[in-house]
Amino acid sequence: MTEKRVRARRGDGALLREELLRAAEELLDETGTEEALTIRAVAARAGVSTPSVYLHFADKDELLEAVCLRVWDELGRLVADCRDPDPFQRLGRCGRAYIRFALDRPVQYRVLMMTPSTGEAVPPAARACFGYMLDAVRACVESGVLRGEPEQLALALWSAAHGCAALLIAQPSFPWPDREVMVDLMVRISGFGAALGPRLTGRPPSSADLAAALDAFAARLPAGDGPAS
Amino acid sequence: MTEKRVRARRGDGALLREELLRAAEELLDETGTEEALTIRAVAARAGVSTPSVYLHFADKDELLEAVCLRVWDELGRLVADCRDPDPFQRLGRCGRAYIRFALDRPVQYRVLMMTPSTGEAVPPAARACFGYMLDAVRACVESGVLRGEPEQLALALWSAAHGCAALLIAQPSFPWPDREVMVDLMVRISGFGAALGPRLTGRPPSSADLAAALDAFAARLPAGDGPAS
DNA sequence: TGTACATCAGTGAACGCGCGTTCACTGATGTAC
DNA sequence: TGTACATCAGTGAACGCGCGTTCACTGATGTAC
Repeated sequence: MTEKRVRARRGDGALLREELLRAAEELLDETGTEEALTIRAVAARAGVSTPSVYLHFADKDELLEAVCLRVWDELGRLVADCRDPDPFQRLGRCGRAYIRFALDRPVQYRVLMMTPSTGEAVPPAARACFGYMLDAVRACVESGVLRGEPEQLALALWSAAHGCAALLIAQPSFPWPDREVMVDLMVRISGFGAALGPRLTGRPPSSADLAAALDAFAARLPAGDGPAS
Repeated sequence: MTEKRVRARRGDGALLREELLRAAEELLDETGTEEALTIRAVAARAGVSTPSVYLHFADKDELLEAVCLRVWDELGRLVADCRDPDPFQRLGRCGRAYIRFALDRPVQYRVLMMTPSTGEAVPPAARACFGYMLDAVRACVESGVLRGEPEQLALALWSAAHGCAALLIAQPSFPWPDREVMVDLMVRISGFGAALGPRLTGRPPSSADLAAALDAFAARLPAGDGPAS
């Protein structure tokens, strides 16, 4: 309905598939809700009649899956591209990149993560994305800064990042501080928590003892040289 | 459609309201998805004709809001009831109770947190629930075990708990460890992270230095006396 | 070079469905006299 | 104690809507001869 599309040339039928996916993402961005993602709306947005969608997607679920796959891909690439000579800093970068991505693409992120998964199995792109996070965690475990089962640590850190993003997206009217302040706080807390928590298994000291010990620790901690970001 | 309801007595019309809300919650539990929450289904479940719903709720949104309010109330009560002589232990109890509640009532929790809020303002029951968490955090800050802005800390800790619950609910096919293991790990990480993270502002040491310092810290930490739960 | 034809990209119109919502109604019941 | 009536709880049938999906079709285009 927006633009009149020119019919693809004889063998270029697959072009429409890409245009439909692009139209779907635009719709998500513009309407701000996945409810706007109807087959009719996507077709209209791509300048094509409704039944044309069925030339490339068996049904609505398949279209939705394809949209998700693209977002997973992008997110995975983003996480994989986080680099830093120090493994713990790299982990922090991953966390920040993850949360920022979610906040920049709230609707897509919601479709990805807050929708009951259509299929039962984790899509390969999602598995790949988790794999990149796991890599960053494993490097930290190998360097000694993190302790414990890498898979469990990765899931916990993912949970923390996800929770921050998801809550900011779904409950915007809570008394949030500045977005970057929150991202930073969340990354610090979960990072240092993952470093400290598993070292203390089975020994819960009292609040007073813990406070005193932590103060002493913080006072004696050697100063680092790298930037915080 | 399930049971034939007997018509309420002359002045007891409001009884139906409660029965409708109960029917709605049952529907969520049984179908496992909020899509099943149609006005028709709720009415049928309560053994009443569809238009009867409009005797007590102006429209579907109002019904949904009422359902959410009940869940918020229950969650708030649960968090408020977490007690422990040690403030840090109490905070841990809150976190565990929160996550367990979400996992025990996944559909209700999803409706609450993963749905774009209908109204713009935070419902009072949600505000109250946040208030209880804030209380627990404030007690920790006052005791010295946590450092920083209580509101921000509470939001971060809430994010962590929410993330763990939300991810477990929405992505059940990930390689999760046992549920209680995950809950415990998450509470430990976010708790100790909230205690340590804000004490280290602006001084990021290298992974190697951090690992060594943490090992020394863990070795010298006085043993506690209370149970871990 | 011309032409018949198979193929491919895409269409118009319609289907049945479940939904939220409305409207005029019904029949039991408490109350006033 | 009897009865007329206002009120209240609840109903049956229908509305229009947007949706996913299907079906028979159209018309351009590359290809074979």
